Amino acid sequence: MGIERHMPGRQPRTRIQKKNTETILEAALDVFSQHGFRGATLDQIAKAAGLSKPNLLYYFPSKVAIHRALIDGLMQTWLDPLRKMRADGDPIEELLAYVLRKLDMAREYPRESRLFANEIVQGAPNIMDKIEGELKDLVEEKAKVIEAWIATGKIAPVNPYHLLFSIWSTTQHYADFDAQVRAILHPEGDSHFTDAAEYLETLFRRMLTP
Amino acid sequence: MGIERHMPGRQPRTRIQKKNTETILEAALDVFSQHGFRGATLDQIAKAAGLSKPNLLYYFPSKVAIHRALIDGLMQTWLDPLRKMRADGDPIEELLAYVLRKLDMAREYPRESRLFANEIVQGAPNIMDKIEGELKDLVEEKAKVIEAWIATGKIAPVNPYHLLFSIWSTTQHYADFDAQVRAILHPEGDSHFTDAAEYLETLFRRMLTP
DNA sequence: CGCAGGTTTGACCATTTGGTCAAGAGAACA
DNA sequence: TGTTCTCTTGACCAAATGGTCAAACCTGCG
Repeated sequence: MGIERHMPGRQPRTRIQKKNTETILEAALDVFSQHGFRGATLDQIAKAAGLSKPNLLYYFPSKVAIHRALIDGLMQTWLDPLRKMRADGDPIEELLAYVLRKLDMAREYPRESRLFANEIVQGAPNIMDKIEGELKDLVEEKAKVIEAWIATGKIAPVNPYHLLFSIWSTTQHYADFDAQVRAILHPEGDSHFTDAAEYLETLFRRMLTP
Repeated sequence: MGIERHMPGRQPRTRIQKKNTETILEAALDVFSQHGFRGATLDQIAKAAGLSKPNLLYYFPSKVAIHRALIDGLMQTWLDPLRKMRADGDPIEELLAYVLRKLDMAREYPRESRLFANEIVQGAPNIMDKIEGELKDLVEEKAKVIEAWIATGKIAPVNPYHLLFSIWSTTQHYADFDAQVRAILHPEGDSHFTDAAEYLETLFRRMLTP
């Protein structure tokens, strides 16, 4: 009984497997984040990874498998900044720290941000389960925390869901709409992130101060 | 000398041409906004328009021509809300009215918003000229207006560019990330836009009040 | 009606794309 | 050293895709 002929199992077993799966995911992040799922091709990814196309398909069974592996690996990292928001800290400082962490992620991991943006703009066909699962659960948990802070008068009353939406949108904007931001500001490197941090800190501090 | 064999000129001449070009652009808006340029296919657009593929190519010479025609027609509408911001009105009310107009557009024209979002997330390959032209000019003009308002003390001092970015991102979020917003709030129809309007009005009023 | 123009489409084409396969090249280990 | 398992790839395939073309079909108008 032949079962699966070759194709490594879910976890890389050898050094070469580990190195190559990493190389592939790195290249795939480049390509998927730039062109979206349908716009990306295996040839592009293979070329970016310096491997042959059949070799990609030795490590991953299909194009969508590569995409899924990427998203799975990233979702964890992506939700980290929100998870780190502690209910027992100072409310305003916790929220502002969250804003700045999110902005840092937009600067450090713009490809990851664009990967999600591409996916969600197109209706989230491949990650809706994760949005309705992990993300939604975390958001509801944190919305309760924010409501508790409001109840104690530590922050001004605001709709916690729309507060989170506005934090996401304003910070991710600098990654997702990078092309537009740069066309308008034509900054040197990432210099505009300093201004963005100052602006967003002011924006949300004024919003939240009771 | 045959010149162009058939293919209508830039402007529709007959009723049928007018009707069909409109049908095609409408269908193309559906498809491009959902899948991005590379992800959209002529077959999809043809099917959505109820026309045959060769018939599409009778009215438009190529896929990119359809896309370009769409973008050209939309850029005008897209910049309207910002154009309407009057330098001689009450600063805070002008800016808040702009925010609400932008939010209205996200509700009324989500496909248009996603069309631009798709394009810009992927590096704006087809519209960079317009961003660096019309959009940039308009933004610089309005940034000066905002700075003048700040100089007179009518609004709190803020970076006008980042203010505009935050208005764009927070409002367009409800169109571009609609799938995510709905997954988290699961609203009936557009009911969440009422909460969004209230939230954003509060957010920017607090930001701008001196 | 007749017919000159605009309109529509079936059949076709070259290229691209995701994916397969069998055979060969490398490692590893006894 | 030989053998077994891992890794790599050139050649190939079917489907999808953007686009062409000649022939047929309308339609308005004299």
